[in-house]
Amino acid sequence: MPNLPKKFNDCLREKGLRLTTQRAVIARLALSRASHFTADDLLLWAREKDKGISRATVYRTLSLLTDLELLEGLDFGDGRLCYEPAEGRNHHDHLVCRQCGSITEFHCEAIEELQCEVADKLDFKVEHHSLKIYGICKDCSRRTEDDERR
Amino acid sequence: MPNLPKKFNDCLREKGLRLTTQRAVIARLALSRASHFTADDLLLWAREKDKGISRATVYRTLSLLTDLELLEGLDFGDGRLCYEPAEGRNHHDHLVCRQCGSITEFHCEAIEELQCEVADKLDFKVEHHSLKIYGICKDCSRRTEDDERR
DNA sequence: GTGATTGCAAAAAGTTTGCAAACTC
DNA sequence: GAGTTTGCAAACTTTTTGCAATCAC
Repeated sequence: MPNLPKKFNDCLREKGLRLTTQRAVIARLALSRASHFTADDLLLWAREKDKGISRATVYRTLSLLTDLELLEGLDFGDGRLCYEPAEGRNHHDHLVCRQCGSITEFHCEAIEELQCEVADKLDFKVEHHSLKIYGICKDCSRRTEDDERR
Repeated sequence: MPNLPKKFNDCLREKGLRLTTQRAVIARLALSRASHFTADDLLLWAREKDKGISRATVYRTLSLLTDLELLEGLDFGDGRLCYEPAEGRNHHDHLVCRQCGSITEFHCEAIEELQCEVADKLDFKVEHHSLKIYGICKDCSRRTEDDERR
């Protein structure tokens, strides 16, 4: 089990907040994920470690971690928020498959640069951005071709 | 008051659907907007024309218009969907001001092309995409500078 | 007249909040 | 001990749905 990032501890102390066992469990799980997850996922994982953890505490901790910029919120438009660790990862965008719901990350430096250029031209100060490409993923289109061949 | 697009009428007939007064009121209002709006905005406008229109009918008509691709749904991540007319407009992306909430449209052909290239490389069939740049708009940063000058 | 559509109210689904009890520092 | 945090349940927000009454064709 990875340690809690020093920053989490520091931020808590700095703001006079307390490191409770629930916060530790939830933060450790959330910050060690390799990819995005929902509040509900996190609640289930947390309850494996500690039966009593409540949904409210998960939501409160998620919002704390997002405020500290240790997590990033992602909205894939399915009516609930996803989260992923923000530290130690490069920015990336997402391909969302409309058929199987899978989400693939990608990164394109040229797109990032163009975005900044465009925003600059409009005197808009960029803080962050979100690019999602919706369509059909490799596996699903292969599956569809197979079906049609029959 | 603009006429209903012929396509709306045709699609209704084709699918055996009926042109009710409520649908006409709602569709006319929705399709004549220059920019994005919420279901609740539309309900208020519709009720100015016809007191009795229900929220459910607004939602049902929005979903009908979206299916017919006369409206496009936009998710700015504030927990509710926005819509804007999809016909007769070019695709565009959005700058979202974190301070005043204003939304500015822009279009960059080079970014569009790069998106297709990236997706192609990953064997992903693009259907549509959504690019949102979050930050501070021209007016808000000017306002902040003025405040600091005092 | 027949079957689509409406309005209403209730249901969903995800998230937030008030409060008393429990816990951290 | 003081003050934060928790769990619970209820509240909230946006959107969807079941159903009987109504309306378009």
